[in-house]
Amino acid sequence: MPLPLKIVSWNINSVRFRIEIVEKFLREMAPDVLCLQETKVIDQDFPTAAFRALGYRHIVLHGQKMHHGVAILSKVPLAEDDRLDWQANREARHVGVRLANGMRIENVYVPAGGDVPDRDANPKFGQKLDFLERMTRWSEALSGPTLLVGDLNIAPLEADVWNHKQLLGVVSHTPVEVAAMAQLKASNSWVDLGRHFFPEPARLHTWWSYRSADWTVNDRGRRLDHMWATADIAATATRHHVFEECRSWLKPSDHVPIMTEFQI
Amino acid sequence: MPLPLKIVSWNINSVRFRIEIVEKFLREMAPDVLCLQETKVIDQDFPTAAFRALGYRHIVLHGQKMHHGVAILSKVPLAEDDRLDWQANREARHVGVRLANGMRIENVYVPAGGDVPDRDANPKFGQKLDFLERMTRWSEALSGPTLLVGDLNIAPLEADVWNHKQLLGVVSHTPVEVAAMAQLKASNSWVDLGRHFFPEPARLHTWWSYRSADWTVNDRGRRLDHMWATADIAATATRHHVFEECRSWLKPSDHVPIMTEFQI
DNA sequence: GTATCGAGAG
DNA sequence: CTCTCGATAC
Repeated sequence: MPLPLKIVSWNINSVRFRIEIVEKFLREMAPDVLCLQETKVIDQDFPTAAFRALGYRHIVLHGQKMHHGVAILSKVPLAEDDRLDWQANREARHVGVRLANGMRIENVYVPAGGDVPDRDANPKFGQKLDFLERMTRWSEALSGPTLLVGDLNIAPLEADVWNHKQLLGVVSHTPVEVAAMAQLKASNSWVDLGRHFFPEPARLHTWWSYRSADWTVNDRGRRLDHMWATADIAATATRHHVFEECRSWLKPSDHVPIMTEFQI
Repeated sequence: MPLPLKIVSWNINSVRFRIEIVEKFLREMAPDVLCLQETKVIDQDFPTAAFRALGYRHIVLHGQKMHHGVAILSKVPLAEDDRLDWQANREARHVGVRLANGMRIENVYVPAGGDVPDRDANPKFGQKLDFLERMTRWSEALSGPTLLVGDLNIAPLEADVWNHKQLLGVVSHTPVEVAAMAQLKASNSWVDLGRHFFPEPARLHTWWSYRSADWTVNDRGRRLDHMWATADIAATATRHHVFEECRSWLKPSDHVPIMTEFQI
């Protein structure tokens, strides 16, 4: 039986500023593939040497200046990389690759959506919903074994947030966003791997705001990061883990890495 | 015989950003009085606690937002502090105190003067010369034992710069600045303590630009920081030292501390 | 609270 | 190159 394939997704909130904790994580967990979001760096400044030194020699970048930016770093060969721009606004929010076994990995950073959950009052909220709609059209047309990972910036279920009632009006947990995410999910044979392994009412969080002094005290987390697999791939998933401890590391990201293992 | 009185001057280039190396220096050299320039902090945000913890309980501040700012921190009592504003422009460039033994310490940060050594083309150069002229009027009227310290932003002698000829047209070593400094020096019984202990042609530098990768390679230093004593005080000076090694510390200032010991 | 950038100064 | 700040975003 071959070793499991370990795939990680992590919104790193500046890969340059946090390169030390990325290295620490890779040394300890040694995933085969690492998908990053919010790298906040143009491709020519991406710290590829640090990753190569740890064995991640297959690197596909889609960065831009200042904001957003995604990347896939792999110990195993990558092919057929692409960078989609669903909203044709040149924001670097997607990078996709194909592994040698035929499985595709689609790494996405969905817009945060601003503060006010109102399409009209807040254009960023409108952009977020539009992004999800365009992603849904794309998802409908997808075929083949696919793993969709990333910061989707929506916590759909009650147990995905620290307080469902209190967050119903807060961007990331509003009914209109949850509905948009449900449409995306229904547009293919997607299996939510987090909830596949840890069904409700299990608490499952991947993000804790920087704005509370000690994130552990009130534990006001949300599950904004996800891994969805098409049914064929989901059938090979053997394990899923959320690395909450990374939120306590020195100079942490506000998101923690999540990992799924596949026996392929 | 009493212990010598050790007085240090250091352009720290942000006392908050460099608090660790200041603490390291104070722990190692334990001067009685520390005069800082370019503290870059308003008085209410000055990290006084760090200094008090090291025994510097007598603190006189003259800070402002963003730029400039001077301070005197002392283990021995300070009295009669004042903050002069020679150019009446509210720039925090002077703080003075009197020690119990009657000696005054005047801590000054002279304007850098911009890039172009031309009064007309570059107002900052004019401001620098004006500052020196006003300081000269003040110095003429001074009486009593006085130590004048600080970043005077002029390297007057050939051996005060790494290349005299090459710097004749560079602000800090131009003839007009050197002449203005000479007038200031002649306006009282000032003794240049650095050159008193290390006469020309000894190399004596206190500043190395951040803009060369390794300051030690070409050693392109300048002596911008000075200690001048009135004749009575100069007669009690026993030792003078430039701490070049501090330029190699982690997160260094571009200036290094200088120290004089007095047997009073 | 924690990032990035660009301006301004040195 | 190395700081501070203010704007912007999350």
